[in-house]
Amino acid sequence: MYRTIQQSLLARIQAILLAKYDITLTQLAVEQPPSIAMGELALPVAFELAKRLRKAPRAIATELAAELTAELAAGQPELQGIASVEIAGAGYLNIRLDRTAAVRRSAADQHADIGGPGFRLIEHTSINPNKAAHIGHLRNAILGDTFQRLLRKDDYKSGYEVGVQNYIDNTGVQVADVVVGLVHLEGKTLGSTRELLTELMETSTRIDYYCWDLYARVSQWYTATTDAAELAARKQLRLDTLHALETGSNETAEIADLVSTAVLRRHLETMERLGIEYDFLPRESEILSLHFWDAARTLMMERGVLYLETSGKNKGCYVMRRAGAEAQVIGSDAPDEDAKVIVRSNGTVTYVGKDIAYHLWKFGLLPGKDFGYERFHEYPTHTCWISTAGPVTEPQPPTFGKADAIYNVIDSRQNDPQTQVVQALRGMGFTDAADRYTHFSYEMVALTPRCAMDLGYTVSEEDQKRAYIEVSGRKGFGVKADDLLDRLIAAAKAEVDTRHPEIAETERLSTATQIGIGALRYFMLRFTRNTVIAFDFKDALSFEGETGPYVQYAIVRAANIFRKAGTTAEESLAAMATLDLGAALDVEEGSSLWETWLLASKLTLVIEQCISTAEPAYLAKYAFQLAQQFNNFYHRHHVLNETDPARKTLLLATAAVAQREMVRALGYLGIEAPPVM
RNA sequence: GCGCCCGUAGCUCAGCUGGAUAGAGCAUUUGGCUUCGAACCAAAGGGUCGGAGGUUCGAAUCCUUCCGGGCGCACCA
Repeated sequence: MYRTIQQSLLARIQAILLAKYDITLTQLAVEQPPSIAMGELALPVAFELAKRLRKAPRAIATELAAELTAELAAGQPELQGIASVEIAGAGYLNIRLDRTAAVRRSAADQHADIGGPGFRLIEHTSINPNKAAHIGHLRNAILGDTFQRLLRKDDYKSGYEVGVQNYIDNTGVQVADVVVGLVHLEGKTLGSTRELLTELMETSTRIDYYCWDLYARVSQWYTATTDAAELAARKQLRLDTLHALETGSNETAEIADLVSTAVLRRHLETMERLGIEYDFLPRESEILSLHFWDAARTLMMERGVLYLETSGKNKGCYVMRRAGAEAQVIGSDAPDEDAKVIVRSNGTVTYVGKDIAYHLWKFGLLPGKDFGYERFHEYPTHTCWISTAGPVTEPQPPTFGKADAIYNVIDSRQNDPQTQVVQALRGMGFTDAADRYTHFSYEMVALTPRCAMDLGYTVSEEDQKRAYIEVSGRKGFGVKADDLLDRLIAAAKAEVDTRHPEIAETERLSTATQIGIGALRYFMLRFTRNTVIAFDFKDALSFEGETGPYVQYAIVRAANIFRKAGTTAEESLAAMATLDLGAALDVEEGSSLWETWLLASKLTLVIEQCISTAEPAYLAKYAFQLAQQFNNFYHRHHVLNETDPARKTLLLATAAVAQREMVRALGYLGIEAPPVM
């Protein structure tokens, strides 16, 4: 509702500026006055124009206010919902809304739409399938999943077509390391690996946990010898194993496939606990076996992005110039030593090369290449597909490439490689694709030294002085996602048990689960993307203050009002259509009510802001502020004790609108509202 | 050495395209449950927005420089 009014107001002002001063301003700032008593919107536009018109801001504001006031009086339809315009401060244009009209529109759930044409591809999670997911992976998956919810079509908005991909690097060194561990440290064969998987399954031991320890053990084993020959042999073993995985069709590759697929299934389980689902799992093994790279290489050569280096340190490699390096290299005979190697002198492709091929596919720019598709996992409402090399057996295989825009949720340490992929696209003339490529970058989750020591890790004196310590799968250093989730749910369960001994165990558990997940998802979303999260159990396990459970609790309180009043939120809102509001919203005491309505009407504005800045944290902040606003309202107005029936209707509707928008906001954050807590 | 990010209350963080008195949570102190549930609310204390210049009517926000911290800069993935 709020966004609708704001949009048409700005359009109107732009028209006036054009007519009156012959000025076009594409960006018009909108702020909120320091106090609601001064109006709902504040426009600093007069300051902006002061210099261009060589006039005092206040004089310009006076002219604009006069113009707008005249149009208001004339009933200009674009200014619908606005009550008055006045000048404030040194030249602000403060706008007052027609509160009664605004409340009616909100009650009727009128709001601006969000969405557009085109297919948007989001890649997130992408955990190497060789170990358990940890808190860093949780941040990735929760960010990606939340953003996906903001974009996708739903009951509230028309949205965009969205595909969610989880890229699986099943042929990389990390998987190779675990295979080395199984084969050379534990003496496993293909057969005994199968037996191990069965045994783990039967004892409900998590395979990803098993690999977590094994991976750490192998990483250490590689360097745990003083014998130079042995050291070299171990290194070679690692390379040979990696090579076997990349080649495929051998026993080593089969072991890798067995283990990585089992771990992948565990990752999907972990994420499903958090309400995170995927549409497609493209695997590196198919990118290799379907020769995506060959097609990409041809294209890159044709377009002059890739060239053979004939001298210098990169002699014999196919290389690509880095961004911004063109100027200094062109016209020079010397080799570009700073160039990025894409194909090694032994003919193998680097990571960036494979990534370029993959991204060409994402945009539908890789001629004649597509994955085979196979059903991998069934969610209640849809199928998760996985890539295959074989012919398509499904009658109607899905389409996942050919995206109009892509978002890659990848941590900020990958900034350089991501830039190189974009650079390659741009260099090949795919500027449109390059422009629609968003590296959804975020900072890592690290452990505070205290947290690391609590977990039993030895922390060096030097590390103890640091603010945080980076987690490391290689060292087995970190907090596993499932462990954290288990702890959160257990903590919530203990609380629910004491508060609600009267309800059934299964319901207590499901409520505790919703609270635990709410706490976790909110915790990962409350920080803006480029803030390093220094993880600490004390903060993450908190259910008070700025947390997910705080918002959930506000919703439960609202729900209790309707339950005891013998009505519903929907009925309460419907009653607003005919209610004579009188001056209830204007008096000082009524302001608290109006502020609730106003804030509740800003959801679409906030979502739009989250999408355009790729920053879900704003929505988390908004959900919390709305809950705070509601709690304040809750204490100031005792709804059920209200004797004036008209006023009671208004109070009920106020609680209802706050509840409706809190539930929606939490929904986009992937957090459910429990019935009790 | 080069590139990117960060530095705001005791702690953890917001502060969007420059705007009115820099805000939350936690912690501390105090007050509030016979009430629609206190996982809550109210109040108090707590700030040279890392330092110094500059642009501007106006700077936490933009520019320059310095200081402090983090992360990247492979024929590893």
